[in-house]
Amino acid sequence: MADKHTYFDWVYEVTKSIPAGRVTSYGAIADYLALGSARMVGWALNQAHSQPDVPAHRVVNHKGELTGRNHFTPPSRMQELLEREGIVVENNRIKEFETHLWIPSVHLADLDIDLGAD
DNA sequence: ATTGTGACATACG
DNA sequence: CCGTATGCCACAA
Repeated sequence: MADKHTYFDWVYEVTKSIPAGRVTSYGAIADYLALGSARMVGWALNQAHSQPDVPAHRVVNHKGELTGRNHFTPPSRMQELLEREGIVVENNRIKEFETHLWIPSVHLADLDIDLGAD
């Protein structure tokens, strides 16, 4: 990573760390980074199209709604990917959201993520 | 330096 | 749960 790490990169790293079959919220990522705010995370993911390794479909808002699906191609792609992971989506909302919720600041606490370790 | 923008979160009623 | 209001802050022009 010779490139300068911007806020986007941090969000990408955390998002890529989300296990399959799990989802997280923008606020959870923002809380883990302890930087910016949830809006910054969503804004960063908006540019995640440049990063094919970033499973942005696993990031939803705190209501469990697939708010970013409109940025996928096609929009239904986001729900399709989630269901492929075994997540049930109903009315653009994740069923048992809190059950599938994966909080980096908790589950990733012991992980040796390379945030700045590069 | 200033302004506009945004895939959100929280508080309150 | 719903609607409204306000805070949030990195980045591009």
